[in-house]
Amino acid sequence: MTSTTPALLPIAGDACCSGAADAGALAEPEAQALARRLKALADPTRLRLLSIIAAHEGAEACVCDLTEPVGLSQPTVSHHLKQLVDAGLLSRDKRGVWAYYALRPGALDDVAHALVAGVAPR
Amino acid sequence: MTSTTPALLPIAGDACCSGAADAGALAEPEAQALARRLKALADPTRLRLLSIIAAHEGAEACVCDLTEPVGLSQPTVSHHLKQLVDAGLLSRDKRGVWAYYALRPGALDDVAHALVAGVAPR
DNA sequence: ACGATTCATCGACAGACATCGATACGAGGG
DNA sequence: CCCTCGTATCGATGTCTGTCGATGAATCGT
Repeated sequence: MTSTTPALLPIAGDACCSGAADAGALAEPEAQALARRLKALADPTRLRLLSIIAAHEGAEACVCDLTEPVGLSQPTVSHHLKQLVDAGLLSRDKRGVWAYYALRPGALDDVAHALVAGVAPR
Repeated sequence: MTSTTPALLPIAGDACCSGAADAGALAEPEAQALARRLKALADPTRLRLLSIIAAHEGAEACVCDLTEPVGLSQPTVSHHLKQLVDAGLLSRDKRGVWAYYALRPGALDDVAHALVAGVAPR
């Protein structure tokens, strides 16, 4: 599916004059990049994980602090945290046996801004 | 007023308050509601549809204007548009044979604000 | 050195999702 | 009245995703 980009795409982010009638619209690479970050956020469990971490002491938490509030198994929580780290929303700091996760400052605002500015640039 | 109704749901029970340290964190209903809107946005095709509609003449477009730019079949585009309408991000106005879709003003900002304010309330 | 604890990875399974072709609905035009 | 055009819906299908139990890797205390 969509393995081969059928139509050429001006990946070179030239801001103006994209060429088609949908000038100024999101190009596919940008849409995919933004969708990838939004997909990491579009899950109630992951939203709660972010929120719990943000509200936690020191704005960081280890996995064992998170499994109980969300009521899921430890592998599942680790899986969700990995998604959030891969999306650049969380940072992971392993100290000894514990892995402390913390919100990356500005990451959420970055996504929110990219969403509004990317879709409705005027 | 952008009518930013964060849809703060009164958490019914919560009587147990099992001493969780996640006080002030997103509750499940709020997380589900926000995740539902984000899920509608977490797709490159839908992001492009929104963007193309926003950049279109008069900030509205019919289905026949959208199938070609995104390179998908008409039923698929209709399906995506329905998702966006159901999420409250698009409005649908059927005039004659054509169905015109337009961005609902403030809907995107609403989601962006709910995201930032909901996860990191302090 | 050994056992206990914390976390990540693996394999599997159910459910959700994106996509298509075919078809049904509704409005205009001959 | 039929025929065409634009749209929505339906059924099918392949892929992605969330979840779990089991297992492996790394670290700390005794």
